[in-house]
Amino acid sequence: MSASVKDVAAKAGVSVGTVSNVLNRPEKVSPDTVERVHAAIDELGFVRNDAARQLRAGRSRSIGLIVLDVGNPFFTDVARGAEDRADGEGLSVLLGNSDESIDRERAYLDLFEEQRMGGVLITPLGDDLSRLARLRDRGTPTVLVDRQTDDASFSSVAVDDVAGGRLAVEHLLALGRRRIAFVGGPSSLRQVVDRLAGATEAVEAAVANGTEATIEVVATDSLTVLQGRSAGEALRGRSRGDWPDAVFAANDLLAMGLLQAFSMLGTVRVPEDIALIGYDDIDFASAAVVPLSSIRQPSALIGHTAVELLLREAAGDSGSGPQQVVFQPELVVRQSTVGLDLS
Amino acid sequence: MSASVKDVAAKAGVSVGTVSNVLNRPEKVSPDTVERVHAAIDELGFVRNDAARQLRAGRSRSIGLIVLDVGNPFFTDVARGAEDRADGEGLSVLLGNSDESIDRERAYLDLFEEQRMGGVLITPLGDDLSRLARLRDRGTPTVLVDRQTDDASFSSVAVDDVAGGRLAVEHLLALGRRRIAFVGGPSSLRQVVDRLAGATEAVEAAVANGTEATIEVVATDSLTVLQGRSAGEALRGRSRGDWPDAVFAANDLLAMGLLQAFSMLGTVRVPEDIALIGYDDIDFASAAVVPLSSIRQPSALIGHTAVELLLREAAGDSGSGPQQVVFQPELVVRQSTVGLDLS
DNA sequence: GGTGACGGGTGAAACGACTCAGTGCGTGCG
DNA sequence: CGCACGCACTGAGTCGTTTCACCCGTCACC
Repeated sequence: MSASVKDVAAKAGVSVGTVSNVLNRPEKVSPDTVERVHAAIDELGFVRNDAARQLRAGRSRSIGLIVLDVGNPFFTDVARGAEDRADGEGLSVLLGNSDESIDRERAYLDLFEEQRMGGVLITPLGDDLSRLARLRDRGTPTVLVDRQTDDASFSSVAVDDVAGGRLAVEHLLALGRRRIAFVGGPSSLRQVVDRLAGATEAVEAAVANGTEATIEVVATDSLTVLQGRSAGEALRGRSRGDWPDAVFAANDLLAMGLLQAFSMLGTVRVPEDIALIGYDDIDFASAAVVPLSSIRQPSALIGHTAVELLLREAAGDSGSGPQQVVFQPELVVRQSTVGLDLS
Repeated sequence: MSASVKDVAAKAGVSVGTVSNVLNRPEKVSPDTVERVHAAIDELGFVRNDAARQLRAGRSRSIGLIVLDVGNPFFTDVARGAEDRADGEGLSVLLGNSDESIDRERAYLDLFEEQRMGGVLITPLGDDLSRLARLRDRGTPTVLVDRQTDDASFSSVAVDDVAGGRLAVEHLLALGRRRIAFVGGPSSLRQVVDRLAGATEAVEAAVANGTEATIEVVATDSLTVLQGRSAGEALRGRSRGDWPDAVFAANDLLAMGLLQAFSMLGTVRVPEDIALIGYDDIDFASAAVVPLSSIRQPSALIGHTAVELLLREAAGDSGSGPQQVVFQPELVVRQSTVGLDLS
């Protein structure tokens, strides 16, 4: 079908080795040979076959990134950060979407391992990292993204989600809110569990200080706008006395959905009836019906750092071993918790 | 480093051909041989080397999707649609982000061609399709996504953007708005040009019917929230008499940015001062400060259909040749144009 | 004039999976 | 008994690129 180095070599009247040199180390070849070869390449429409190249090299020059949800701007920001860093290294980033499904995650991991990817960045589902450990041990550098782990054998870059949860709920408590609802799920996501843990800590600390405060959990199946809307409708449907006075959503997508449900019939006023805070501080948060308070994570920096760690891991041997980087989240206050007081 | 079929064959006491058969046509191998081979595979941690496989096969079992902006929910919806359809065929979709940059688009095209991808779906930049024609002619099935073309040699799936633009502006005119601003750019994007063309048509038709109406263009560098905000600030900064009474944004991201700028200081009321309509009807549109009127495109269906056309093209020979599918857009009316009258 | 270095080039081997023409071997049929 | 047939399996050849040991002429130097 398509031309190979051999065809190019024949047409240019040189050997295949020389063609390869022209492609990879042109400075080792005399200028006019280079030119002849390039002419042959153009004429034949030759395109390097990456499969053969990789087969020989043993590894691919791409790195795979598996995220929980491509529809979530937080992850696309992470991806962009990763791309930026990888570009500088001549690496390509290929994006896979696990969609919070273990099966899809596994499918992508298998694909990436079969492709002998130069490395894998992943926001893993669940707590079982044994597959990833195997992948890593078989020689594919692996970095955990947006996920802390006590397993020090992994490189990881994450944000302190417990601190983030605490930050959110302390803010709500400081505003005088006492009946907090945490909306999020599934509990197989570490992010959800940690943010809830932080939230609970904050409530318990308040109680220990004599403040009457409670937290309830409203579970969702995933972290999407749609699930947020359902949860919001459920809350709205309660008798008014059973409403919480503040909601902490596990991410901004949920929060946006909650906001849609709350504002749709005008029954629930935000923040007067219920204060609302999300997590991630995606671009859309500030443009919401009621601009959304949120916990900001340095998303692009996370992607950037993940590639950094990956490169370090790939370089291998040189000292340090796996590293865990943890960033601190930041509270962003907008109208969904404090109303118009600020502006 | 890692085990190959040869190692597996040795350990299981069979030939490499048999191992290959176990992997690809297990029904042709006796049950206990299958079992012995599987045992060997597990023991050695053997993982198929996709590069070798592809080299032999000549083509990859992945298809590449190049979009203008992964941060735009419209495109992630398209991607999801494509994945769903591809899954059923045992194909993987790998996502590349051109970020409206010709260079990045070219880099991904080169990468995908070197990988001998099973096919490429692309939302191309600019008007020069010659590179794509070459790619296609060299044997990589190629489908244009979200892009109409008069070049009937390409398969494509698109939405009638001219009709969409007309729809949007006819809606604004019907509401009594007369001084329309179109916000969008760059003009290298066909989507932008077509939507503007439709908008202009609608205005001209109105004028021909004796209605005094004008349209001005506010150019942006890209279709992002940030650019929308800048454009919004520019409009807001004008003396009040120079405000348009309606804005048609080339997509929802821009519209969200405009909305942020308009509502930030409360100077511009939407829709009282300026009615605002976007394009794409992304999930966030309905949760905006003022729920956003928009032009809906069947995003997942677009992705789905694109893969469908790709498969047809790959099957080749069988009759029909390239196909152009065009969907019709749909007007979605919300408060950003009509205010609270509806609810 | 022999030696060595060097620039420019050669071509066979290797990477790992898949394919396909063969090879035994047992069975059934005439 | 001879033959054809099917089944299970074999193993060399192939895909396209890179690498590496080797070759050849030229030039500088002692």
